Amino acid sequence: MRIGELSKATDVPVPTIKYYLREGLLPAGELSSPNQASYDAVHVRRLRLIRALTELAQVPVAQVKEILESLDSDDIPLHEQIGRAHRALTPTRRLTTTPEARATAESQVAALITRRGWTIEPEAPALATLIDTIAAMETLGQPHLSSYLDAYAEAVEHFTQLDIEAVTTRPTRDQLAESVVIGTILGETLIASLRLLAQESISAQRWKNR
Amino acid sequence: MRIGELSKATDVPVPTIKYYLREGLLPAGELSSPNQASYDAVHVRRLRLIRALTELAQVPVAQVKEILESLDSDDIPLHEQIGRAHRALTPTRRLTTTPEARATAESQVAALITRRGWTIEPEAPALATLIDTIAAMETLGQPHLSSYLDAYAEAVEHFTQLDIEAVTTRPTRDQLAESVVIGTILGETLIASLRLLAQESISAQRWKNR
DNA sequence: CGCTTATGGATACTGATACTATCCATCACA
DNA sequence: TGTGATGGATAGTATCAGTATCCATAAGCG
Repeated sequence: MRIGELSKATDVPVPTIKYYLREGLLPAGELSSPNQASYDAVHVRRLRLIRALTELAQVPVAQVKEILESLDSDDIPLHEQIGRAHRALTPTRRLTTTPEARATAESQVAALITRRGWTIEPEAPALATLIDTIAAMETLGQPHLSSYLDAYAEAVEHFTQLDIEAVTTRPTRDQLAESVVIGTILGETLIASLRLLAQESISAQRWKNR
Repeated sequence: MRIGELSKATDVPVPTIKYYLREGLLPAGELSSPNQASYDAVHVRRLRLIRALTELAQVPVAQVKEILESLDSDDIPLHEQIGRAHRALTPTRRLTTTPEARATAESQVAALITRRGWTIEPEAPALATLIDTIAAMETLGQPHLSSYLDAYAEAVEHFTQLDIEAVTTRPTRDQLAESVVIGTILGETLIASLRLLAQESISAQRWKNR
């Protein structure tokens, strides 16, 4: 398969494919001569994955690269692989809330993790995001939202149970890792749109007259 | 309060505040003379909201503007206000999947909505995202993920229940609208980071040896 | 009153991101 | 043998989210 065919198969323009090759998102094709390479099903699949992540899940190209690299490194423990993908998904966003709000949020989260019995390493990037989010809610005068933290956490555990279940049937380790990553990322888009739909449905009934 | 003080109070640089003013994200201050305006607590609050949406929830400035506009239009029904905010949150993403996968996903979603008894208008933007996501999962060879659709939907309903509960205590309509919007958007960040943490915790235990 | 600093408003510039476009020396194939 | 595609390199573009600069004026100090 040559680049033109790859382009047709995935509906991605040739210059864009070249761009992904340059950026190292896509492995180079097998060179049969200095300007002739052939691509295969692996490339088609990878390209589709790249597009799903960038277009659907809005993941920046640089982070897609990190995610793919973590998928390709099957020499490290699975858990570490997942951790790397998580890290790529959580940009270091630092929102400036008041120190007090942050401190409060921090202890709220610590308490939550203890109550739930979660095992979290303190450097987990999602931890900082969670703390910032709760602090922001507080600062914006929505403390009632974070007071439902435990209930949310419980619902989230339910999700995660599903995430894991949906994935344990994968036969090989590589496929498992891939499913976890796809499930995590596209799952987020899935959950977000389901939530919007559910909200719309409920809000239509609930606030018809306001 | 002058612009310098506003800047200090929110930790947003003066040129950035001017940029938000230009873009219409922030209402102009009250002019006491051609080059002297005063800002108040409303501006502080609004600015904090803008920053939370852009920095934490990664919402593009143009969409923050639409969201704020929907919050400001208290002359339309609450449900319509929420709908506008939802629309601003769901960019029109293109479809990269095969027509067959899309058709399958479409009927899956239709069936889901019927089973759940949801009331959704066919133009709801989240609908297209949901369909595309399911089609993408299918195309990427992860049909097992979308087979859990109903279970996810149920968990999501649980969330939405919480979203609504957390918000009904708000006294005025304006506050209610604001809480719904903040709850929807920051809630998504909250859920996403909780999910990452729960996954990390579970995956550490589950796949220690792979 | 004068001097320094801040301000509102307009316009111009910047850096990052995600592509597109062009060029050229091959190369495959009709 | 010639026409079009290809790999690789380099350059250009559009958008986004600010930053920076300028200027005439106004505020606050001494």
